Amino acid sequence: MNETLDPRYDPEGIEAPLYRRWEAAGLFHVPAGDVKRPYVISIPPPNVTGVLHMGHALNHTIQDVLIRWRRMQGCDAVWVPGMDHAGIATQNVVERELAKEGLTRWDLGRERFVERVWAWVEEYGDQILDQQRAIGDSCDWERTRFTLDEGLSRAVREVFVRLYEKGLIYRGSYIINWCPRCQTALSNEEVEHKEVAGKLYQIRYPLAEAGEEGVVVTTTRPETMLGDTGVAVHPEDARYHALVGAELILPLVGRRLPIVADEYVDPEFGSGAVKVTPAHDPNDFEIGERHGLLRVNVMSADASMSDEVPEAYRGLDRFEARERVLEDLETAGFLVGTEPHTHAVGHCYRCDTAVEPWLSEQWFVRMKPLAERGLAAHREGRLRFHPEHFGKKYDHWMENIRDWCISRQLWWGHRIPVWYCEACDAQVVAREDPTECPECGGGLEQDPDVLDTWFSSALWPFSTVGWPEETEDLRALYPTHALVTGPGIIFFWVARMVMMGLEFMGELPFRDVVINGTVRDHLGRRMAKSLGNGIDPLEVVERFGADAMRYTLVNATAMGTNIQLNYQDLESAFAVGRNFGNKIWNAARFALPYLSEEDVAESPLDRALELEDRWILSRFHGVVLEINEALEAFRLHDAASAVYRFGWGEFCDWYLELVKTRLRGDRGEEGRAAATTTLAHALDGWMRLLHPIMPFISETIALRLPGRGEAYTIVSGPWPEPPEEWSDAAAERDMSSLQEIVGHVRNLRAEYGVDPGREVRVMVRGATPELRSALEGAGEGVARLARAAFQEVDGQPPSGPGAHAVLRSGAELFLPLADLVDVERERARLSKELARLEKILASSKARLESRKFLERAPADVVEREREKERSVEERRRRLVEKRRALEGTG
RNA sequence: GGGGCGGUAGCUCAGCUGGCUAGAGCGCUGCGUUCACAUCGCAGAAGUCGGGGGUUCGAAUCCCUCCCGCCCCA
Repeated sequence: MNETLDPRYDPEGIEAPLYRRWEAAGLFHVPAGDVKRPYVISIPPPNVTGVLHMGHALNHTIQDVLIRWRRMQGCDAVWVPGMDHAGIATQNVVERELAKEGLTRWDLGRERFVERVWAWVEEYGDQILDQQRAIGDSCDWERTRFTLDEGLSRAVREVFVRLYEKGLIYRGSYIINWCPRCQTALSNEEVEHKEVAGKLYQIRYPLAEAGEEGVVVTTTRPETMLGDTGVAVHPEDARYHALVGAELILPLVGRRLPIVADEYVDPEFGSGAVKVTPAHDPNDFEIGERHGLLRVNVMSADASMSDEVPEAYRGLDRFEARERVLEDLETAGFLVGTEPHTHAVGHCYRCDTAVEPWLSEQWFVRMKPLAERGLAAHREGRLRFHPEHFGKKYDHWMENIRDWCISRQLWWGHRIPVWYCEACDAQVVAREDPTECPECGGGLEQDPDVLDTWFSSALWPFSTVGWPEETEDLRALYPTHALVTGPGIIFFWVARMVMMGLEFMGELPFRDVVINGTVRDHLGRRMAKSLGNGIDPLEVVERFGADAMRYTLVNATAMGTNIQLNYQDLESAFAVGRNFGNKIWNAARFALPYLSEEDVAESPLDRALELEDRWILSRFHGVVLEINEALEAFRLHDAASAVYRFGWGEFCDWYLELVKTRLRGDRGEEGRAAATTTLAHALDGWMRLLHPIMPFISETIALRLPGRGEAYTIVSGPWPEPPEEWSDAAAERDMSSLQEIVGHVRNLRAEYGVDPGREVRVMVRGATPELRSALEGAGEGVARLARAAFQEVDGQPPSGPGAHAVLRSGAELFLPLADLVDVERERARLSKELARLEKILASSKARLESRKFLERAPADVVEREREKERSVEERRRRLVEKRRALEGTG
């Protein structure tokens, strides 16, 4: 199929149909039985409520590049897609919908509410999968999973039961982070700390013994004083030695508070005395434990004041209560001081409400034993982060790991598989729902809570492929290879997958963790719905094509750094990718009509290759190595810029330009055939190298090479492996001399404003034999690119006014420009160039004159320095000569 | 308070384990459109590599320190 390409590059017209064809042909699916050389990536499952944003686009493009590259290399590449039920997030979305109808989840009741969420999921849940198709994700859709589907739910339950049986899951009353709006516990990771301008209040607690002044304590949350059950001081704080063991009276409440000595207290901070509220602060909880203090829970689930406080405050919202408490303390004379103070306040990561440290009964996972192996895996180099420094964050977190609160007071999620007997106090933890108490035969009631969403996410790499069943998929697809994700969920997700993988599979779930950058706007702000600064990937796809977006993203991000895109000017934000696509299209449009089936089938080495042919094949050989190396090291941006430089800077700018006339047969049939065969291979190779990053345009062009039909594809490879013979150092050296000549002539022409249409005469003196033969070989093309007629001269230097340049090899160029050259101007130009050379020469000479340099620097470095000095010195000498010659003509 | 990241051209960033005359894209300036591409071509201007100190024959790169941004955890 050798039809011509549309004159206009229209990504919208080619992308969607192509994707449908790929999917229909099953190119992204590998049956488990066929997996011989697996390369597996488990997608970070997007929230089922989600729509694709730029962060996904970046994250997915990186994964797709890796998957497509390995697939082309002949691996059985499987990218397992899916979605996360996203407990709190999804429940919130549906609750908001209900609110529009004036309803709450309580009005519906648990069962009907959960049905309602499922209905929502069924209606909107698949949206994001189609968006993934639009950006080209080559997922194995037949393996799509949802964290709440049957198989994954079984995995969740199995894990819970096993951990429980191993004593790694326990239930207890501890301080957890409570979101009063979502009315659920949160893990430490689900709390975002924000600096808030608050106040520091000093409150005097009088001693129980009458007549004494008492002790001043400091707090940012005065309402919690209602739950104080003690005051702590540092054991070595001389100011309070006498008071330890004495009792204070809690103002407004009247409770007697013991003064205890505890190392935790910082004697430098405030008065050195700390109020202790065991039910509302994790540190106070521990102090309370150590000293046997009471726990008084002064708040209800909605953060209003509970019945444990004096009547006047009951039912007040926590912030109202704060004001009332302050007023009352003031009136009673207990408030001694107030000062401004900024401190970090935890907020719910889903609804942004200030969380309350709250004492409640929750389920926890004991993390230390799990973390040890995860930590060892990284330290021993079996688990690697890219970029490496993210490993430090991982280590730090793992070393300081705390138990994980996994119960959530939500309705949407995996119900905790624990039942309580209504008759005796038995507690049943089971894989299958029990019907009666095994102890006494009494009725059972299941724990009302569900598990943290991240509990099921932690199992993702093996739960998606069948675990706990010993499936073929599980054997073929675990462990996965790379995990690609954002920096924000290393703790939420990555670390937990590592721990669970090691625990249940006995093997890491992946060896390489690739952390992608954060997409920000042009002002450096994170893209967020609330800021309205986001970019819709689908709009970008529609306007510039998925390929343009993918290229722009891959090119712009060194792993783990930020990527800035201007949402107000998509045109320029995606210009790199869009322009590149256009260039590729046009290059192919130009080249294809010259090619025949034979060109595609034959080896270029069997043709009578000319310099530029050998050069482009050699460059291709080089760029393949460069790209392989970059991709292996997850430096996708290096691969992107390499394929760009090769395609645009070498193939288009030089090769196509040089062979234009040969393609039309100006140098005979042999010359034409060598050019077309080389061209076919270079173009095909370029498209293959491009394919992982820009799959649509590369495939479109590749299948239009003669002899290939609609059924042809490069999706399955092969990935280029150019023969060693294509590498040709001599060709590269000679071409680079020619490029240098063209550069000089173009520069001089521009300097002197030579009419672009006018051909100039260029005299070359002192050419090396290599240069001479190169000029003979490719002279015609070079002459065309420089719009110059070359003429070799030797012996005496050319006379008359003109412009000069000296090449690195020492050869000289002279352009006689009698009517154009302004002697003063040429002299100034030469002087400027001379000054530049002098500077380089000076530093080079200084180095070479230093004995230490000669003694200590490696020989090759010294040799290179000598070579540089020689070359610069030679050019300087020639230019000085030229300048002197000008004196005569001025 | 603890941990981490970054400061290279007007902008966004490359530059790996120290060694070619520090690069790219965008932007800017000049010239150019019968000839694949103006979403283009050619040429050009532009950098005390945050400041200071040190190690070294040699530092954008390694060490120390200071300044300025940012992130995570308490």
